[in-house]
Amino acid sequence: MEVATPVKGTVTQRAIGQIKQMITDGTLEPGQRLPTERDLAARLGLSRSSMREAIRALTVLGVLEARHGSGIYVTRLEAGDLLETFGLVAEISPKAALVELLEVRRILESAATAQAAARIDEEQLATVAGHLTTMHETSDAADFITADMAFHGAIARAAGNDVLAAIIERLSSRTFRARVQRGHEDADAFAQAREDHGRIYRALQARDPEAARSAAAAHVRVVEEWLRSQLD
Amino acid sequence: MEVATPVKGTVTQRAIGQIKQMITDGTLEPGQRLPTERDLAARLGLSRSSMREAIRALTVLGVLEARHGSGIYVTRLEAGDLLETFGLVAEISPKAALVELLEVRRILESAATAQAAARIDEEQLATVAGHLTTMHETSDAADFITADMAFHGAIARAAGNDVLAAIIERLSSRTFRARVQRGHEDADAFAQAREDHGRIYRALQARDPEAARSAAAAHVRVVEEWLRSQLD
DNA sequence: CTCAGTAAAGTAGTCCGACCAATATCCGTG
DNA sequence: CACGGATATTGGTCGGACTACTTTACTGAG
Repeated sequence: MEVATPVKGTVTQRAIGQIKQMITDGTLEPGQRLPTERDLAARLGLSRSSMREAIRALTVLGVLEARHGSGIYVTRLEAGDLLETFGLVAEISPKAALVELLEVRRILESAATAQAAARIDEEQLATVAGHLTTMHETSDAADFITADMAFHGAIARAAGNDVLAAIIERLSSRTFRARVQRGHEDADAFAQAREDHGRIYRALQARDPEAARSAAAAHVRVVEEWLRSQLD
Repeated sequence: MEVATPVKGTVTQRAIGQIKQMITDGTLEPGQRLPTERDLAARLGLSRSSMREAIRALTVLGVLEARHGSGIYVTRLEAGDLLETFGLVAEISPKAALVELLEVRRILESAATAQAAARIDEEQLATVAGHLTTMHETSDAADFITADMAFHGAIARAAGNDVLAAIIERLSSRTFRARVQRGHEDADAFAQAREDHGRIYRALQARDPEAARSAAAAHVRVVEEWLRSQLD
């Protein structure tokens, strides 16, 4: 009579689960180095090939990091690490889902902007102002977009919630913008954005959460409604 | 003189990028079947082992689905598929990040509940009512939690945004609850939850978005503040 | 003794080939 | 045509060999 080995799924899936377990129960801590692929494979009772698949999976999920020639390490497990894959949704979701993603962004960004208004310090505010100036002074589209992303990123971080900031960043990524706004980045759109950004900045400066919230919501809503009109 | 092959990263990473590209540019469509592992490896110019790692990576990301004996298929690429990994954040984030995750959940859930109040139909409302009844009638903790999750899930879906609902669901998963509320699921907590849920339901019934929003926010905030107190 | 350079060991990355297990297809039988 | 079993297809697993990169240890010059 054999021992009832509860084999569920592939050996690779099991290995993924076991490593995840080791992290949740504290056996593996952030930054810690793991045994070598060969050792791990031996300990968990599978081949190195399958072990590598498990490691690769946890690598793309932002849980592990493999350094060629050195070893395998647990990441810091910070929001940015684990939410790396969130960007994928923005990248390959069907067009129909883009408006839903923008809606989520609007919800999160308006909340983040409101919270930023309540707690932003002078230094952070100066950083935001700097990006605002850059957007007003440049006429190059690429530079404008870079400053735009930095502007929103700085605000999201000023809200003091790394998870929130990480999600917002990935919903404002370059590739996402490219998918949504293709053909919409004309002079009018830039002028509109400059106005919106000014309104957001003034609300932050005034430490007025509600004004910040509505300004941020309106800013995203412009893109949102433009996209909706495009889908018809 | 060799041709300048822009080899960036491992061959597996390149293969992952190439398949992602095929999906974004429409070469591969949702539900479509891919060539066999062996064919793909040959076409992209790498070994089957490395190809398998790429496929495994895209599998855990919810982009591909491998069926033993049948083939490899693109998933439907719906929100639920691609956001599967979001649950990982809730599962293995360090404890310190849990409060930030709850804060995100509060933001999203209050917005979703408000929107649900504005557009929920009678059938959906009846479903919500059913879960509410179950929570009132049962005295078993497991049953209560199941109904609780179904209650919030039904509301999130009634908001009409699949992405939003998928994220909320993963921020309310069983494992996440277990991590947050360990030791907090006593009779008082259940009683409190019943009251909160009643308030949310009445707001939905009255089609009052603002009441729904504040009721949902208050509901999550209770857990949030309890957790904050535990971290000291 | 200090330090730079180099050799050696350790480790992840890649490839190959074989076989197993689940599924799909084909074909003969009734 | 319906059915069931043989056959082919396809993903899953394994083991080993070799490559490329990193780290460590050693060696010799100063």
